[in-house]
Amino acid sequence: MIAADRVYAIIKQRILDGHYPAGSYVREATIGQELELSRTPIREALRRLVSDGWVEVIPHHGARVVSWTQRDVEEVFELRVLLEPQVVRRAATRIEASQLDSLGELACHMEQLCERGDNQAIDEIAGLNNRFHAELITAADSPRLQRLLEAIVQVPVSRRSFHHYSDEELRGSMRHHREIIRALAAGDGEWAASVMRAHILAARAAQMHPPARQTNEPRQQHA
Amino acid sequence: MIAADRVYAIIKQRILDGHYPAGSYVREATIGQELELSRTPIREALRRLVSDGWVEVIPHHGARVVSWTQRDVEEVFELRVLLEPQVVRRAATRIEASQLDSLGELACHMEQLCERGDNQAIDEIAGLNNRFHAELITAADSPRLQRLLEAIVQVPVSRRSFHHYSDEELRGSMRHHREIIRALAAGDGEWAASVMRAHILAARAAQMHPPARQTNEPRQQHA
DNA sequence: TAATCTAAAATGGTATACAACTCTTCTCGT
DNA sequence: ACGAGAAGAGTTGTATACCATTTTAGATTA
Repeated sequence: MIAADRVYAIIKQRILDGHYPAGSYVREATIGQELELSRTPIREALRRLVSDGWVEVIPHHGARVVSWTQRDVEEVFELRVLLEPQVVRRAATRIEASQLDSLGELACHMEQLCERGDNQAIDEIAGLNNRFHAELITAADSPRLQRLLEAIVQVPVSRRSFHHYSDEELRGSMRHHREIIRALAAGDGEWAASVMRAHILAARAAQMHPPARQTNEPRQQHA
Repeated sequence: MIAADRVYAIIKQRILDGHYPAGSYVREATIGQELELSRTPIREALRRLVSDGWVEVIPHHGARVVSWTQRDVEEVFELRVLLEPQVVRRAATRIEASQLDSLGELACHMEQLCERGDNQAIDEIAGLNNRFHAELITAADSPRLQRLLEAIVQVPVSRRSFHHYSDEELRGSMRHHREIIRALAAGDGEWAASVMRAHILAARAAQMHPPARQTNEPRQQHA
């Protein structure tokens, strides 16, 4: 792996773990000294981070880590509600049996973790959920659709997403996965798209919970 | 504006006007000499063009202008059918009177050109049509939606688009503009979205005409 | 003729030096 | 005291150089 790739990954990681807070500047010279590299590969990494939406460049002033407002989050959900159903709409007529099997295994694995319900399990579910969506995008076989989704679904949104879920919301999400698989197996794109739309809207509702909560205890379970 | 930005714009323009045909190579040294710049800003511009999908890099051989297949065109229309209606859906509740006036003037201007019907008029309509859509995107006030559309609606598709239209198709397109304006004035996002959807689907149908025709004579007018 | 070797050409990646720009701060004049 | 303007530090933007890698075409040779 070339230096610019490592720099890209390192900066991205530091943005995610809070080492570079939103609004702070990522200085080319500083990182260059830390990693014992010249500014050239750092610049290239930063440009890629810009085009991926992680940082923004103020000419002659520097690369600033983007700040996410509530409006940004809403904008992303609004677009996911359009694009993710299209993913399964396409996938329904293109997906192969082996891919359906993979999805089934992922869903199964997530359900098991869901039963455990501890914080680490929630984190693992998040990872598997990403793989679930990635598998769907592969099946959709539309490079542009994939690119658009990658451009907007950034981890600042999805990172802690499942920690916002109540138990009931989490179980509902698992049921969505199963129903999407059934719809795809039936080759019914509109069915799959409808479930996916509900899936995203449910995620938005969970995300919009008043102040972000770090517990997985429902606030009004069995209300 | 910094040099790399200019280079980016210049290369893009040359791809659009056919100076760099699809499949041809954009040489770093050549452009550098033309613009009296070093390879550094040219390289940066090319990287951006790659990530924006305008050119593709063949390792150690160069940056090649991408060729559009029929499949690419279909993929883009499929996404426009999703995204462009969303533009007017949002715009309906946000657009201001002055913007509606601008749209009205653009529509009026396009209709006049439509009556002329010669080739140059068709070209001018294409430019005005782009401004029409740009105005809508501005009114929609969603930077991400704008970015996604800019990422996929590349002019290789829309450049000669109206040359594919029959007279009737062209007039239908003008009527769509008017109806979109009416829907926006009424604040009815779903109405506007529906018309826009029809507008894009009509454009796709025109684009898909068997072999691309360079005349604006309808093939089966008043059939 | 055909296979192989060779050299030229182009990009890929990085480093370094210098130019240009921005923002801050300090001075100077009113 | 206060605002305009200039000097300075800090940061990014660009030029240039270097070598490695790869491709291509031409030359060579059996």
